[in-house]
Amino acid sequence: MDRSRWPRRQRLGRAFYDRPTLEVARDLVGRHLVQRGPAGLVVVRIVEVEAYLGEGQDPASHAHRGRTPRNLNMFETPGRLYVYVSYGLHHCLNVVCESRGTAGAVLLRAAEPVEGVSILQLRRAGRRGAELSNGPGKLGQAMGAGIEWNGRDLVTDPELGLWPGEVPGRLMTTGRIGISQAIEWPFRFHDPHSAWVSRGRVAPLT
DNA sequence: CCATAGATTGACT
DNA sequence: GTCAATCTATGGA
Repeated sequence: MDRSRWPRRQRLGRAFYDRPTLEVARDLVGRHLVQRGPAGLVVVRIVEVEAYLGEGQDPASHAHRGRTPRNLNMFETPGRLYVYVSYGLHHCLNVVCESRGTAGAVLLRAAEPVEGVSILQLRRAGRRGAELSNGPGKLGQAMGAGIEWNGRDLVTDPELGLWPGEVPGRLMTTGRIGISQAIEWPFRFHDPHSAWVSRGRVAPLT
């Protein structure tokens, strides 16, 4: 396929993802998620993420009670996507971390458009500005994600990958949003200067 | 088997 | 502010 319009520099390789989940989560903010599909080129800059740990380590994680049909990819090769359906209708994107066999994933909660705004608008029913992708369900819809994205490999997929992007100067750490267990754990990271961060600008933890 | 909660969003009072 | 939409996983009868 024609790769001439992929952004310059190299995409992030397997080693980027094959690290502790919290380390990868912090490192994901600012990175560019690049999609080069039939619809055209879409680039978004990740501005908010949440880490979810593995079996027995994190009561809020889908992997807490071990493997299930749904969470299998959380145990798979790092760099793949774990996609699940939230509340029966939203597709949430997670980046799988840790070595194969060990669960861990980072939920992509929000991103700001860099390229391909018109495509994002089409997928988001005409919404504009921050409403395009300032939440995990919104981001999934904006990227055109479906459950068939579960297991896609960001390292080798010809149409989807992660690129170095622009890491923010400062990173803010807070508790996670929308969960009821371990809400105080400092596992949410966002770019404090971005207007695309999702609701509840939670006060920073001390 | 049945009930309920959930890593959410959008429409509406 | 309230609440429905709609599917999976889990826990109790």
